[in-house]
Amino acid sequence: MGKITKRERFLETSLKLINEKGFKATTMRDIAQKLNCEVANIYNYVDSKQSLLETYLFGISNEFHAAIDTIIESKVTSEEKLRLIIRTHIDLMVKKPYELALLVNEWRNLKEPKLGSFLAERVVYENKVKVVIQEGVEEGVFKNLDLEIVTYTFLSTLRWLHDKYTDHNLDINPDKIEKQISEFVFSGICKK
Amino acid sequence: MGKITKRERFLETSLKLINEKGFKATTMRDIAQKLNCEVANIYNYVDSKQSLLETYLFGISNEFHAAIDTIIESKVTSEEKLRLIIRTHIDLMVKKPYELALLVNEWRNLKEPKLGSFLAERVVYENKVKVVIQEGVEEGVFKNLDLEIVTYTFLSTLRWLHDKYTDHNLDINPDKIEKQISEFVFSGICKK
DNA sequence: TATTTACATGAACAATTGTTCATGTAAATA
DNA sequence: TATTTACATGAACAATTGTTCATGTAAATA
Repeated sequence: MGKITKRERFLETSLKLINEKGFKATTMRDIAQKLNCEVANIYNYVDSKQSLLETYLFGISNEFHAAIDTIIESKVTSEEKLRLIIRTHIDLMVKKPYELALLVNEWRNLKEPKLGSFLAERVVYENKVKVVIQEGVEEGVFKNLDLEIVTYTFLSTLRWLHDKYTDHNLDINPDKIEKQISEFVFSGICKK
Repeated sequence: MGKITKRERFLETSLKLINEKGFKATTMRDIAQKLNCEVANIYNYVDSKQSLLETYLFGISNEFHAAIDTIIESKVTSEEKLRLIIRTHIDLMVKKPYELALLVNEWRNLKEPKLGSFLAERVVYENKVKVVIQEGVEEGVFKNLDLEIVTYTFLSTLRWLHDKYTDHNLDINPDKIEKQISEFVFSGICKK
């Protein structure tokens, strides 16, 4: 079953290279060089440069959706749901840091109609988070802040992790990170 | 003094276009088309495409540094300093949303040695924020969380604003945004 | 054994790209 | 009036880019 190995080595090499240089700045020749092969060979693995990006982005995007759907369906408190969302982000970051970095940095390079459906999916995801927060407000657990602002601020608290992780610049202990970020999100920076 | 007008119209048009399509994806011909002029004409305004990016990025970066230096020197509490940092981000976002978006999204396209000095400056900025938080911890005002994690999480809470603003997607009342984000940062999402 | 599969090569392509050059012109300035 | 300034044009460039094509080959499969 070593058949897929070469293709997978290609996928991983491309992913890291695109992450390092950016999608537009990474040429097919750059990738070939890193793989020690000819440019043409790459087209045995993938249809086009564009489809390569799509594969990564929709792949990781789907994982986020699957995870949040499970969380939403679970019978736990809103606070616990939010904690689980935090945990999911951290786990995915540990598992697929480069895909996650691409999700944040390179989606702009999608072309229509893929770009449109990607953005639509993202709005759906954000709305699911919004609903969780809204429920918490209605239950009297969360403060009644502006829903838009709280939701985006909350999501932002998770959007820097991948950067430090791909840099190998962060002490990676998922439990610790979860605790720290949860503390920040739920009760803020100030004592008392 | 209408002399600089044409050049400024060019700078503003380029800025928005680069923001919309991304730096790499925006060609000099795209800019020319938007300006209804020939490509060559652009080189009457600017030395190169690269220098255009540098102008924007170091311009806005310097404004952030000037602002945080003033805040740090001021004789107020750590909590107030942090609140002023939040306020500065919001004010700069309102004043220069497209520059701010570029700062977040396009710095990767800088080339050495500019890239190196940009990143160095960014670390300096982050460290200044870190010091403010550290002081708050020492004064017993802020919780004793992991300094790295808190700093990056805090900075992240401010890094989404420009996106919603350039989309014209956010109710822009700086006072309201400041209040909401400060509340989130200082005491979190949960009641009590 | 015959054939399919997965990977590999080198040459060539058409299009796109940033930039330069020689040249021009209307308005502001000396 | 003479000259500088700021803006403008069209043609041309060399380099880069994604992709295709005809062809090959070792190993796995039928």
